[in-house]
Amino acid sequence: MPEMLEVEVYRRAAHAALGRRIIDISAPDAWFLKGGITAAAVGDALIGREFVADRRRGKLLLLDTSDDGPTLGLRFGMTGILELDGVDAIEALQYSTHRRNPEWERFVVHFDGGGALRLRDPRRLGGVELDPDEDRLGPDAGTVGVAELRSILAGSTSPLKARLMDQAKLAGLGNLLTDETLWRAGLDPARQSRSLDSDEVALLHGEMKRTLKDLGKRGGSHLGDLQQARQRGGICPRDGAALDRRTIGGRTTYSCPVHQI
DNA sequence: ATTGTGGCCTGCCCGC
DNA sequence: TGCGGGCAGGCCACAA
Repeated sequence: MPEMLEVEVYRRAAHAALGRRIIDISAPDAWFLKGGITAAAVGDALIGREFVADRRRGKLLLLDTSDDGPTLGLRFGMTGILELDGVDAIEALQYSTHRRNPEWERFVVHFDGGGALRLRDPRRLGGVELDPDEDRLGPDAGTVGVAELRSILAGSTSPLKARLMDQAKLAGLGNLLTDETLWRAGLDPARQSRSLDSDEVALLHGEMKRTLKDLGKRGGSHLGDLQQARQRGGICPRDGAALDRRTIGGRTTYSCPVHQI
């Protein structure tokens, strides 16, 4: 599903849409418009302008518009795919499909010259917003410093995994990236966040960065070393132990009882 | 404030 | 072969 790595791919794709004049908007699904906006309001805000910058914070894609226009915020939920000029920005998406049922098209920006930016989302878990409140998100996991990570974890009784996935504290990690990071770091996802000592936070920080770099290079959150074992009856690829399957932070969690402590 | 839980959305897969 | 239940998880509302 789109976690920060996939949204980063979407951002780079959307870069090719900068500087094109927006001539029309299609927003057939009112549910998909968040923050009380209407299709007409989005049209009024965007038509005649152009996108001038592409940004990402966590899993939120941000497109700034010209003439001090609003920022368009795009969320992809679990199954959202971005498509520019008829080409999907990503090749493979775990839990989603590349079929193109017309009714899955939730939001379209039409450009002068015939191109279009389309958001396709079968399960409707994503959304579109104008001027989303970016400060509701914590620092991006790709750029967070080790001291900042330490303060995010300090004092919290939440399970480590839940804290890392709390987008208000740290933006970008979803279920798969978090399981992979903690598996690599050898840390039990159920441990209280505040129980990590300074060395463990530094280790976690390093493994998180390495995981983002590796999986970014491989092309997706679902391409981790743990992923193929991330199923019922899965065996730890590192030491052969039967993986634990638990619900932590409300999410299905796989971890190794032997080396994640 | 913090933390946990349930619901929303819908396609897919498994077992009968 | 068709059908129904369970599952996937990002995000939000809500409760304690």
